Amino acid sequence: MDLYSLSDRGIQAELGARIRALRLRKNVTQIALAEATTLSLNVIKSLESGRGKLSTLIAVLRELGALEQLNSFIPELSISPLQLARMQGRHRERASGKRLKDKSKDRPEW
Amino acid sequence: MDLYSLSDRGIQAELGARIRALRLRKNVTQIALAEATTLSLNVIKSLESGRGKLSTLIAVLRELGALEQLNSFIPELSISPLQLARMQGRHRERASGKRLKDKSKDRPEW
DNA sequence: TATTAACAGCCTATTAATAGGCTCTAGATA
DNA sequence: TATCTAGAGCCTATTAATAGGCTGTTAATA
Repeated sequence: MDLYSLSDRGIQAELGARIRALRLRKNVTQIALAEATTLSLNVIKSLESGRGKLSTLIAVLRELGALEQLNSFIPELSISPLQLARMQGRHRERASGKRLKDKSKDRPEW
Repeated sequence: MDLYSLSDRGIQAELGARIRALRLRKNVTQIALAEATTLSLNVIKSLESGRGKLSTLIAVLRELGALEQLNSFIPELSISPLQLARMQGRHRERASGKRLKDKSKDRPEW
């Protein structure tokens, strides 16, 4: 499936549906999942409809034994040789902005 | 890295750091990302510190061109043969609960 | 097929995320 | 190394998520 063809709302719905499928595959009730995660039943319902906080997602994935998937989600990045060259091996802590011209070196207009 | 060895808070921090790394690899500023996603600067900051909503994560991943990774995140599940047998091919819409004994079939106490 | 528990959907109160603003620090650059 | 801007950190107001509770519907089971 190409996620880029979905709206953000559509992606959220898809995520919720997959988490629900994960839960049902293990034959776990929403109530049992709520108790195991110490979250409320409403939060489990919300998550399965695609809403909620990151912390909720993580707690539920842990309980369902699906945390490994986070690794492929946002992988630790390997730096490409091209970028290594650009950055001279240093890693960037800030993005570089467009710097305004240094006006102190301008010739006065008059 | 084994995410199960991390606390939920730790995982959130790791996620935020990876998103930040993704952004910096593209040399995009937080302000530019905020504008592109029509989210506030504070929300971008929060996300990179591991907090926020699922909708925020999705919007940012889309902007950074990292949405494909969601597919490996929560994969569409393939049903195992064992489960197919148990479910007789039907897919479960609810988890099965422990059903209390049907008292109508009990012998009266007196 | 009758039963019953899983779940959706709704409500109210509380807590956390978000928007928008400001100041201060320090990383990247000229 | 001096400059400039990316980003942290803090503030206030608004909006969304969460906790807890209740009712009605129906999938799964006996």
